[in-house]
Amino acid sequence: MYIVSLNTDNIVIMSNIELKNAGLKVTLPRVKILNKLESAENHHMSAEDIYKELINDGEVISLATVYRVLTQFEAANIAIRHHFDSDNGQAVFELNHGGHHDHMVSLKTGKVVEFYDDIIENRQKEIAKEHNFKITEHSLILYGEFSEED
Amino acid sequence: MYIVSLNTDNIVIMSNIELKNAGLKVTLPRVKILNKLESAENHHMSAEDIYKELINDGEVISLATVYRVLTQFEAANIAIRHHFDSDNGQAVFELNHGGHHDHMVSLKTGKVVEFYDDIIENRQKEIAKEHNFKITEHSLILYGEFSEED
DNA sequence: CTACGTGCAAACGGTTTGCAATTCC
DNA sequence: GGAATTGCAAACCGTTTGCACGTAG
Repeated sequence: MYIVSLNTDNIVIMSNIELKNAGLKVTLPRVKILNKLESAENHHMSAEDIYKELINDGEVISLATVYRVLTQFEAANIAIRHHFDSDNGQAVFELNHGGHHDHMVSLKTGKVVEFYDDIIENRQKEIAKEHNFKITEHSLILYGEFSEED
Repeated sequence: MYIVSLNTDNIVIMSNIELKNAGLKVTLPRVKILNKLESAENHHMSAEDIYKELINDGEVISLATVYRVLTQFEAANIAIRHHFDSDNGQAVFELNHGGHHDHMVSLKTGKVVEFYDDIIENRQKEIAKEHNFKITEHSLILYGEFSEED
């Protein structure tokens, strides 16, 4: 599934096949960003999150590149962009693992939990039909807090 | 319900009691903006929508004031701010008539239809409970198009 | 070798804000 | 009259982009 190699700087490079399938050259910045998204603890990071972590790791990269790469990932269906009201207007990105899901977002910690519910999905379709509405996409976000949080 | 008067410029001034209840002085700009929101055909307008219509009506107002007033309305629960992905990043505002509802947004025309569904609301609560999550608010938006549209 | 990708800094677009002038009560 | 409000222009902040340089294949 992954092509793993080690460059002279001891940076682990995992070039996902999806990168090539998307017609994107396997460049260091793209690989670094993909790695960050793959290893993100709650699976959702803003461009700045990724940029700061990479800089912190000692990597050399520019914020503009992070934005450009994320936009390319989105266009290639490798990543999904969300606009959670709780993040200061910043978009957050997650890897697209295929299955649709909705989100629960903690207003306290920013923690994100994904969920999927057939009953809700079906009701959405029924309601749309009642209004002669064809759904292209939809966004359901629950904002609040988890009881185990600080 | 409304206090209606007529100023020398023949502008109908409806100062909603909510304005006073919110501790907001009943000023001309606030009344004009409230009127626009009340008369909006699809109940959802961006700050710029409101500004342009007022200028078109021959009113004198600044965009900064529209933004400030809308933010005050939001804080006073007179209006609700939404971020529909379809609007070019612009926030849209609607009057808060009390009852919660979700939205169907046309990607073609920007038309907005409101709906409310008990089944969905209940499932959201159940799912939240399963995750020990306390919902503060939530946002459900269906994007697509209405069949009767151009 | 050459098309594609990146870094930098400047531009962009929606929104906010400091300040002086104005308005409401 | 005095506090609250407005207009203007500049600041802000996340994101995008033009251009010269760098790099993958």
